[in-house]
Amino acid sequence: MREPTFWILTALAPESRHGYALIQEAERLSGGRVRLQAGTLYAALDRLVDEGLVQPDREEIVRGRARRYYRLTDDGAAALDAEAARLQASVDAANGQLSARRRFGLGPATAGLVIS
Amino acid sequence: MREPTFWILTALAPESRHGYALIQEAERLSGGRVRLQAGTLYAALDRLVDEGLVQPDREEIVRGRARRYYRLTDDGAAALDAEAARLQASVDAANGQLSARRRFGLGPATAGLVIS
DNA sequence: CTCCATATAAAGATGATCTCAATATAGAGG
DNA sequence: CCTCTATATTGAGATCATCTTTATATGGAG
Repeated sequence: MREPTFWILTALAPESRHGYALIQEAERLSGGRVRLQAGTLYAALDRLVDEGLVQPDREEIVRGRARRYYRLTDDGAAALDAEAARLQASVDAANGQLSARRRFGLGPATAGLVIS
Repeated sequence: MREPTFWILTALAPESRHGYALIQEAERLSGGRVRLQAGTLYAALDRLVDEGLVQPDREEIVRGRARRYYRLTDDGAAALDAEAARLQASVDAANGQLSARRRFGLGPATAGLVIS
């Protein structure tokens, strides 16, 4: 799962939202780090609907503009949950390896060619 | 940063390794979930050397085959550390949103069209 | 004699994401 | 008035990390 997809599912978890609101919610949740591009978002929503992780919910017309709300399916929530667990395991592995690096220090590069 | 890149840096953190050993180390560290493809690995190593996150270390000739060792640079370690922190924040956000979903429950889909 | 493990490299395909542009309305500021 | 910004979605085209497949080479196991 790529980052934009992850944030779309995360933003949709508690309640249904329309596309534009998702862009703002993803930015808020990520502390400003993630800015979903419109092209990415709508393409991803279509894909996620096909995959059954997201469902179209209701539609509103506001000031002549359609507002399409999407909701996370149970499959979508399970997928996000699994992804979060997977990422947590990755983070733990990286931190463990970085700790090992700090403990042993890292000697200077061993230049040259060894023939065995 | 994509997954294969993340695991290459993670596997290289404590000590220098050659390509083939990286494939096995990434699989071990990820609990068997990640299997680096050879094509992905060597392309990524070239790219990471260009970016200064990884350095060629020593070279060995074993049974007529070259063994090229790579080591993580300080920039590479910093990049991995930053990536781990970023991922941790993402995981926390997702878990928070999933908790909110569980607390409020998620009502049935609101079908229909609202015009305001 | 073939299969498997060890090692690296290169070519071509895939596909999510990115950039850019188009469309539409309303309110704010000059 | 006119332009700029915010709201809201859609489509075309490009990018690029990754994936798949193939080639090359050797030695040990069965």
